[in-house]
Amino acid sequence: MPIQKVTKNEIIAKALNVFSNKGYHNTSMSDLAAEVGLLKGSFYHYFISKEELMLQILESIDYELKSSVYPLAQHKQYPASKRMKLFLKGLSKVVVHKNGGCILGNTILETANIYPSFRVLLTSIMDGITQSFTSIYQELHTQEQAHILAQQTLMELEGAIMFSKLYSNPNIFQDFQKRMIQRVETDS
Amino acid sequence: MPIQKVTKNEIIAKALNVFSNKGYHNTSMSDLAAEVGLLKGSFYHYFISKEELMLQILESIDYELKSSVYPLAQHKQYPASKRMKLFLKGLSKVVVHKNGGCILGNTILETANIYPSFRVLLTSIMDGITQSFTSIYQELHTQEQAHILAQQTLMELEGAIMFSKLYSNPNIFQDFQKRMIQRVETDS
Amino acid sequence: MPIQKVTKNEIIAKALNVFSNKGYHNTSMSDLAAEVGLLKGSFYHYFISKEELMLQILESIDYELKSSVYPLAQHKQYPASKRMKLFLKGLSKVVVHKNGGCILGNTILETANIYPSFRVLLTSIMDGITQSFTSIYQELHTQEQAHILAQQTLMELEGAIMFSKLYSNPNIFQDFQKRMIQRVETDS
Amino acid sequence: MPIQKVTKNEIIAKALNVFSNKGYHNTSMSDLAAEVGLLKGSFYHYFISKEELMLQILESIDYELKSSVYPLAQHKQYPASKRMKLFLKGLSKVVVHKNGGCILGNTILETANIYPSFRVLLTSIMDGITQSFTSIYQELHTQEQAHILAQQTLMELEGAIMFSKLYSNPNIFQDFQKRMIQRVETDS
DNA sequence: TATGAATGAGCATTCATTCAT
DNA sequence: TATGAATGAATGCTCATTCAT
Repeated sequence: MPIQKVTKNEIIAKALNVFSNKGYHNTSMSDLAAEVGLLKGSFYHYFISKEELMLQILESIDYELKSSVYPLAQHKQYPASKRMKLFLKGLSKVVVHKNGGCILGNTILETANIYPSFRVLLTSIMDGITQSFTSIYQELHTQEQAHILAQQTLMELEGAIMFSKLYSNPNIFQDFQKRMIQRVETDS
Repeated sequence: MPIQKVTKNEIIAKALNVFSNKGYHNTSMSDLAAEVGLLKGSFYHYFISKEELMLQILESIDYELKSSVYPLAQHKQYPASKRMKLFLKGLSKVVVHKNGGCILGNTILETANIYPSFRVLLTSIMDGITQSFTSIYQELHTQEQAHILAQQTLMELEGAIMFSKLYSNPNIFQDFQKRMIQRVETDS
Repeated sequence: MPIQKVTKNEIIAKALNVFSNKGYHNTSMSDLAAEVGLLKGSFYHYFISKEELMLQILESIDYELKSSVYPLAQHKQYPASKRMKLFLKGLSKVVVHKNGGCILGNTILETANIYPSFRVLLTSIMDGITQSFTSIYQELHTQEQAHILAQQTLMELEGAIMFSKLYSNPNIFQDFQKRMIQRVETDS
Repeated sequence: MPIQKVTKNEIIAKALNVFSNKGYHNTSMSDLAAEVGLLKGSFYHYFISKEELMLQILESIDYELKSSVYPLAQHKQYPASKRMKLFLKGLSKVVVHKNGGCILGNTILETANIYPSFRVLLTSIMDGITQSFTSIYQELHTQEQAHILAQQTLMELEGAIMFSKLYSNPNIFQDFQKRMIQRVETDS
């Protein structure tokens, strides 16, 4: 009876990194297996396919955001700027990977038109993030204005990560974060 | 001259479409050849490799923008809002493809860390677009402010296209365009 | 253990035969896979590339010669002629293939200028064979003369195999062998 | 009416060089066309196939040897050593190419078992060279002995070229030549 | 669960060759 | 004669996946 070398969660965490760095199509099952120290064949005991693996990665991101990150935007006792700061930090931790960009943005551009199952999850996640931004902006704006600002913020966030990657300059994303925090400060 | 079935430019135009829809790694040379009505082997008569083809696509985009699109942002006799409108329209025509998103954003996320030659061209193109936005914003802002606004605009643009793709909703990108035009109207 | 159809050593043995008969460049991975009853793709489970396969073939020849053939030239209790006879027989068994010629000579002419890694091994093997001939000739000659004779012998051997192949006449190589044996007899 | 850019003989001379350096199978028609400054398609106006080209190269070598080289071995007024020297020099000029080895040996090992048409020509050429060596050795030996020595000489010659190539050391072949000349000097 | 052998389709690319111009 | 577009088979190699052990 062989020993269990890894857990599903470990695989998900490591695979997330590889996908972030190399992209979905450019990552092979061998790459993933090598990263977690398994042989290709063993990998299929945990995930029946590459598609299923990515799906579970997205699901784990969804879960992580719901349980640990969205709440950061809801602390009603904190001012909007503090909530924005905490939320952006939490969001980045789950979803942004150094040099590799945002797994959500990457996966949207590369696969949204190919795998409907991915799209369902990705829209749900993006909706959740937008909702969190909205609840922050609602401290200072009407519901409708807050929603529009939230959408713009998420768009600019994805754009900022893209530019960080292109110019190999993490400051671009950090400047964006500062700007968003200031926006809810100065507006107040 | 022998039976010329296609021209290099036709291939570039069609390949741009396929890459936009399927992504770089998920597009095979067979896909591309089929699109232009050639056999895989014949394709190499025009482009010595997939990488070289993408490079020439990016070069042709660079050329197209320089010759036909950047000038739209320079018409000093037009107000900023009109220049913004024309520029966004021209930019979209060259770089955005229905359902497939923006070839620049797609290619940045999928390949910028892999092909240095792509990155060089992509940064140069992104710099050019930023410069055009800057020159529009300069009508209403200082040089420094205009530059920051230009960067934000391009980031939000890429984000907007990403969301249009994710939600299969072209309105998202069109709303973004209206917002940008209004921004230079109302600010005035 | 899964359905093991072949061992690495079996592949090496069979690939050696195919390469000997068809040459390095004229042998395809499909040819090799077919010979061992595998599909092309399965072949790469054992050898990561054609080059690596040839390298391991040469390494296995090097090993075989060192462990089983060079010692035949060292039996100091035997006369030079007997050692020559045994050594030539052993050498032929490892390195000469009916109709296909000598894998060493074939590979030198076809690839020595292309694959530095091959050249390193081939020179090392050729040096080893020369050394063995030298030790035989030393029974009758000075060290220096023995070395020169050894080199000539190996040259003539490769030439003899070439002519056996050209004229489809194994006697040419056998005559050469007799001549070499006689040379160390009559000289005595 | 297009101009004739090259002559058949120029192609044969240049193709001989390429084949010598890269080998038959490792040389593509593109390589050959590039070498003579033609496009691949144009090449087929001169030679209907790669096989036919090699055949004509061998035929031209056969012709060259017959008209200019074999006679060097027949100068009955010269001593054997001088005839040997001249013959080896003439032979080398036609058949040996720096770093690339001997086109005859290369072609024998790589193709003799594949193209019967090559084999016919190659045996005929080898017979002619052997005959010339024989006529030199006949000055000092019986017809039968001379023939055997001639065969050995040609074998050792091919082996010497092979070793020159393997060790990237032209001296090996030059030493061989000196040895052959001395053999007919000192034996006298 | 872990292995690694095996699959077969697919990849980017190269080949010798053809042929209309 | 020279071109270069087109072919279609073949190349070395990688892929996601299967499965007996």
